[in-house]
Amino acid sequence: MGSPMYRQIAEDLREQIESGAIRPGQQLRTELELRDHYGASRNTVRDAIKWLTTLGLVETKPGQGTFVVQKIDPFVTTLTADPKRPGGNKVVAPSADGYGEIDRSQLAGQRKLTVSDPQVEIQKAVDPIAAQLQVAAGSQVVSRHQKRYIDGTPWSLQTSFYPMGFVLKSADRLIEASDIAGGTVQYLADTLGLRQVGYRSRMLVRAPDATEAYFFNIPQDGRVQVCEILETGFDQTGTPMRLTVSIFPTDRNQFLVNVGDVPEDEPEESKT
Amino acid sequence: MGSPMYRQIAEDLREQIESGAIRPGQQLRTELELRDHYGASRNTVRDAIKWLTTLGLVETKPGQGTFVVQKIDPFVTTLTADPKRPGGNKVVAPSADGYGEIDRSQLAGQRKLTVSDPQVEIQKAVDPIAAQLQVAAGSQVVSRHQKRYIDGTPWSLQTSFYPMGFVLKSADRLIEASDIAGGTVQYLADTLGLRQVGYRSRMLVRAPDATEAYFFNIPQDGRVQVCEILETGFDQTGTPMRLTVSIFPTDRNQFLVNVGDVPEDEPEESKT
DNA sequence: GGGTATTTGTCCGTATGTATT
DNA sequence: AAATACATACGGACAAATACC
Repeated sequence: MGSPMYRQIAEDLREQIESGAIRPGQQLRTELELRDHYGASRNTVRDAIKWLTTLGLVETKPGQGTFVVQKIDPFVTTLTADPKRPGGNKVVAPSADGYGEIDRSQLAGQRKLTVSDPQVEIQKAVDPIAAQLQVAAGSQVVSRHQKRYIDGTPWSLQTSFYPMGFVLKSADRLIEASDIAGGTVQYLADTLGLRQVGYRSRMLVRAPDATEAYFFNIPQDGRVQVCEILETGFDQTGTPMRLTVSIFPTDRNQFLVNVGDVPEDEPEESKT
Repeated sequence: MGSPMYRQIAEDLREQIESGAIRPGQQLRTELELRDHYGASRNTVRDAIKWLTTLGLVETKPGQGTFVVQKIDPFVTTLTADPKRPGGNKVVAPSADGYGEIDRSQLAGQRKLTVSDPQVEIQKAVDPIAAQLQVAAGSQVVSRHQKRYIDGTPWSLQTSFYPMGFVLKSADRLIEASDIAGGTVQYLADTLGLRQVGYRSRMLVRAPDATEAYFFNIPQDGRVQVCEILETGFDQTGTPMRLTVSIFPTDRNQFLVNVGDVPEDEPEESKT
């Protein structure tokens, strides 16, 4: 084998994990035991474990040991909800600021979604936000930021941006740091006559920043990335009326896109 | 500071990178120079670089040095194409097996998409595939596998699965290892009267396996993950007629989802 | 092509710190 | 308090890849 020793050790451990010889949640032998077992140095064993860590197969806990990762039962978000967003959505986040509908069958199980009170700020629109909202760079926008949890687990960070002009008209509840019953989209329709007739989401995957890693309790070793979704809502004139930026850690989230006529969702298990 | 030294070094380098003091593509000082500069050991400097590597900020090249990563101009795929998929799609992959339409404005630039001839196999449906196609586990299915490139860069791996029964009827071109003009969806409509009236995509992000890492030329350090999309197509009776599994490396791909009425796409730059 | 210098990759041994039990 | 296990940091040696002459 031309491959270095730490890779061979990692490969051996990987086969044990994927064959089920070491079960999820189970502890691996300690670094010193592995060092003796493979006849390598402790540093080399650590290189092997580090390799498996980046592959997302194991995690290390100081003072405890190295464990095979437990896959989190993924939460599934449907990105193609009704754009007109009637208040009567079957099951939806209590204050989803306009973001994708929550999958029914997940909540039919006993998962409980909680949302923090929005943190409202008035900011100057920086480049990507101004471009998406089609307002002048540097002009003022309202940002409403929320933390969302499921069963107490941090699930997503969400920030919605609205042009400050909405507030100067009659939509002054946008700058209140409290939930808007029925959702802001409905509120803007009621107060300003802005109907959201559609939206476009752009998805990308990147490494989390420090804030995100802290909130989601993501191990700082970079094996878990985040999915960033920029959702721009358009009113009946085709003008952007809303930009929602959502961050989802990829270790606990999946997404659905429905196009055309599809049968009812049934996301049993498809761990791939 | 309670933070370890290698993190402090990494933080110092990170600020230099994100402030633009070290430009994308530019080479960092060598490990030995950094060791002298920070008064640390070479291994500690290497830990700092390794940390930046997992953050996706730098990449190391043996024999050459450490470089600030160049972001790849992302290719944007629209996941919500017309489900009826008429042959007259404005711009579409020459043999897109039914996968999402290709964004126009990208090809309007001079990016050129090429697709390998399909690699056709007859397999027994394993669990997740059988479940999605709603066929008995262990029954035979046709798989058509393709490699897709843009401007010569590996862009996605795509495998479509069809029930073997389609071939036993008149759709025998499914098992030919050559392109089907107009796409297989259109072909199935012509031969079997199966109209695809909709599809559902499930997206998830995971670490690449060895095959994927090799094909996409992903650095083996695990900082680049892949997006896996399972797209199930349904015919006019609501029965699954197709399962397409697509793999996209996340360092060069973004995705669009359009819902309702949205204006024309204009994915200028939004590097986030 | 060959040889050499440079640079990162691998591997070792050791010591000490920190978190957990 | 003590033991255990992983985290950090050092220094050294050699290998492998690349660039340059």
